[in-house]
Amino acid sequence: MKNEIKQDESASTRWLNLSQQNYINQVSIDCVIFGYQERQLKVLIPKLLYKGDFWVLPSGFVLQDEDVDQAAQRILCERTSIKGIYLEQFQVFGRANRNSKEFINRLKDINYETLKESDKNFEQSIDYKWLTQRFISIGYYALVDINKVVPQKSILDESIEWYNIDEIPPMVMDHNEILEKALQTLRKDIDEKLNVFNLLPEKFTIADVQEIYETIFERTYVRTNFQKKILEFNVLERLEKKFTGAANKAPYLYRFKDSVTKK
Amino acid sequence: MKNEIKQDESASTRWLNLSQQNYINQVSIDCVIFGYQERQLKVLIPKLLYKGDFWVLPSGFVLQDEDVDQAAQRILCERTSIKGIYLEQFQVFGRANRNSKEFINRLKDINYETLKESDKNFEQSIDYKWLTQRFISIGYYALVDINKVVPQKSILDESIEWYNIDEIPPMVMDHNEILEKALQTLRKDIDEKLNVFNLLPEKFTIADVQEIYETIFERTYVRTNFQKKILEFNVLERLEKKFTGAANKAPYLYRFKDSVTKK
DNA sequence: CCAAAAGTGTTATCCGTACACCCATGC
DNA sequence: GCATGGGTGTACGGATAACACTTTTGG
Repeated sequence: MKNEIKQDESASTRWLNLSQQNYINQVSIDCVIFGYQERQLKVLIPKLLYKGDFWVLPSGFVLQDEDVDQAAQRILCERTSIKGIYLEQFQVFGRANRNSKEFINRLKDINYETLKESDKNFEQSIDYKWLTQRFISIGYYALVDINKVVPQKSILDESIEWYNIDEIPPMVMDHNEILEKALQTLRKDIDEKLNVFNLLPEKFTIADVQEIYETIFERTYVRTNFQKKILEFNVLERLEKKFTGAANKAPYLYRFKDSVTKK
Repeated sequence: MKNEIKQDESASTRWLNLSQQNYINQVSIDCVIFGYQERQLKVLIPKLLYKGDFWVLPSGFVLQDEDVDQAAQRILCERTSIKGIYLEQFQVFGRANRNSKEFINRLKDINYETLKESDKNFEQSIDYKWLTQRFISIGYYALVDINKVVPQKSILDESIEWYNIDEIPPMVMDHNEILEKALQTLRKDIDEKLNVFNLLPEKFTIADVQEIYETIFERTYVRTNFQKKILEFNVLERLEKKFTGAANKAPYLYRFKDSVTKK
């Protein structure tokens, strides 16, 4: 019931009570959610329902009785509708002048005419003050099987969509910088954390994995050597063959071994 | 003048006003300060002046108008008396039940008889409530030239000393875990960040570097190959020779090239 | 001249890359 | 059988490791 919003309430009204939630003050979580489809690395990015093209990373706050990792899981679940997502904390963004005041003011200016009378003094509200404080943001990146995700708009979103990594829209504040850092970290960690498999369905072929590597690193790999490299990690379990009906040898399907910890 | 404390004030009195400082709430910084001397990797750790052997990592909080990195620099400077220390943020520790209540209560119990009357109700004070909140801690590790450091006790410290990495005392809360994670990160990053030189004086020999590597990784390196590896990083500038009076060839001194960014 | 330690060069080994070859599949 | 793509084995080459050799220093 708590997500039920009366139709005549304007969007800014919906922010109300942020300050009354049991959140840790001045700490936020920003998530870079990576997915993969058709030779494209993608990021799940909502767009706010206000005029002015405001894209933001999926974000949220940390409840008092919640681990920071849990909070990230919750935020991810809210946006993707899947639980137990693979995620990695990668950096804290802690500039002193890191706040949303500029972005919120611009948003209000652009949308001024459409605001309810009661929202035109938004600056006076407790929520405005809460929201435009300086925030220390903890960056997480997540890897998901794009087919399992059912993107969920928040009540503030016009849309939430997958954007190709080379077609990321300009986002508010430092969110583009956060995304860039997430991508760098993903590239750096990929062989060590053995986490690419989280971008794939449970069963996949080595060719699938190679496609993802080639996409992420924007280079090609020699098929035969790539196969060996991946199998030598010793984290895959060979399953049945995958028959596609094509006139060629059927590749084996593999599954990430349960016995290997993903994190 | 702000560090001036009246002699008759008990230590717990000195915590007062923590809550009135302009700090970000529920966010702390914990620093693992690494130094090197005589084939030993060392960590600078204060011990509180209370009975009961309370060791803690050098910690502090973030001022409202201060970058998180700056706050870490400030905390480091307070304890080492050097500015511009090399440091890396390495992880956020954000468990929901991460607070100092247990440790503070134990400290109070053990020291109860020696407390001033006015401090015996410490639990009622604003500061107690502030300090024992759940804190999200941002972990930093620092590399310093141990000879440049003049360790500074805080007003709460009985001592602040360099402990060998294999003789680290049991610390409060999760501080030993934080240290362990810092060490792991240091080992992982060392060749990529080329930061090991921060543990040495400005001028050093390749043998000095090798000693540090052997200490950090607890293994030996073949001298001739190690020399090549380090020089092939192309970040060192060869200076004059270092004559020690010993009856052997004098090694060259090197300096980290200014042109190479350390971070 | 010798011992000790630094610096350089040479050989051996390992590992990543390239590629040849064989296998399975459906027409 | 043949075209296509998957799986395995082998040969090459660059990088790293091991080690031999030379140089410097002061007694």
